Amino acid sequence: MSDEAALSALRSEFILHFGEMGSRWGINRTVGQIYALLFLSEQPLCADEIVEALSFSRSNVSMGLKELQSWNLVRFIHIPGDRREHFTTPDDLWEIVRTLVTERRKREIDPTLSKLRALSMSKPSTEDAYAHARISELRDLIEDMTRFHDELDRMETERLVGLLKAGKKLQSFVAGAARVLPLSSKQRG
Amino acid sequence: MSDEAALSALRSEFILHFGEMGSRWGINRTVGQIYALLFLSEQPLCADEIVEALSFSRSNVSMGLKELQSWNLVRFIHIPGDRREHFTTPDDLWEIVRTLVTERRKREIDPTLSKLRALSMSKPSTEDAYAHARISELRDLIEDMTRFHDELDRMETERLVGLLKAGKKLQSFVAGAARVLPLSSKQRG
DNA sequence: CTGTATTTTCAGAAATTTCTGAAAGGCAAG
DNA sequence: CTTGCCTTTCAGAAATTTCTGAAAATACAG
Repeated sequence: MSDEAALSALRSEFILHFGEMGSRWGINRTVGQIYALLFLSEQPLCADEIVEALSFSRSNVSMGLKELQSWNLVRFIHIPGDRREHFTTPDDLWEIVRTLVTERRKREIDPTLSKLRALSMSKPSTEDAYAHARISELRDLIEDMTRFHDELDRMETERLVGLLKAGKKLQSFVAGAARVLPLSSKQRG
Repeated sequence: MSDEAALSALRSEFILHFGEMGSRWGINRTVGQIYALLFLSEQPLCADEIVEALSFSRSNVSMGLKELQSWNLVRFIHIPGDRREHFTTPDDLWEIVRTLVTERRKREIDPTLSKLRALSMSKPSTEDAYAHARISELRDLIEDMTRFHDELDRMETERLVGLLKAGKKLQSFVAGAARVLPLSSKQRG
């Protein structure tokens, strides 16, 4: 009885897959499917169209969209003459990747880094010498990694992709860099 | 009544934190805590010592260790004269990071890449033109990223850390590389 | 204002995941 | 073998997460 055409096999397979993977990515099935639907839609969709396409309750869609907002993974669009809010994903895939990495870091890394900093501040008792050293070592490593991510994130996409595509050349590239760019920081960046 | 000393504040705070973060990392609280305990232990621990320290049921510890095995995150050790199996984490933090990245990729990326390849193979109907293009674009991007990861993973840790620590120099480094290492592959790797 | 369209909230139902105790399984020493 | 120690399995209990319908809130046109 629906006005909408059913999803094509291509779309529904993609959407189902994203739903299943959702749990592994720290979002739930519903949210994964909503995202996948938006990702494949050329036009922005309103909440009711999502309800229609995926057969979720209206409230579930509302909550799902709210969660996607909290991940900065969807954009809102107002279509003139339509009171309803519409949703899309960015066209640029690299923008999506950046967002994903940034948000995952926010949720999965940053709280731990704070905790590690706090713990490594405290003066350890003798029995904790090993644990304390281990915690400090982990903190250092995560600090290096987040600093690196900050740098990458500041880079223009074009350069980022250049680095990525360097592929096999990376090995010799870094080897060369060890000479050209010593870690001692004596040379200017 | 226990023979074991209670965990120090430092240890228990770290362990509790890892437990809470566990859910965000795709493992559960118990598994996170077991891992954290092993991570901070200078000596390998046997299952009963974990039961003792964390007050989980023996079966829960058994299942937790099994899950950590499936992630390749723990090593088994046999202590001469002791029939029980003992467990540790690698000393080398970089080894742990490599394992983590590899395993997460296996669970979170590779199945999706297979699916995307399959879907982008199919000839799309006219109505699916956009969706098909979007899927193919995503597949290309993930292929580039996994190729890049393969390269990094093949690199010695020393070089990897060198790249990481390059920090601010990375920007100009990549800019220079665009000249030295054009993407066209005309130069030898 | 009033009325209508739309979105959000929320309590509890449904589904899923985690955890436990009891029982079964495995292995090595005697 | 068989005994004793240790580990795993598994059915169901407990806890958590997800999903829904109904009601409340919001927004805006007339």
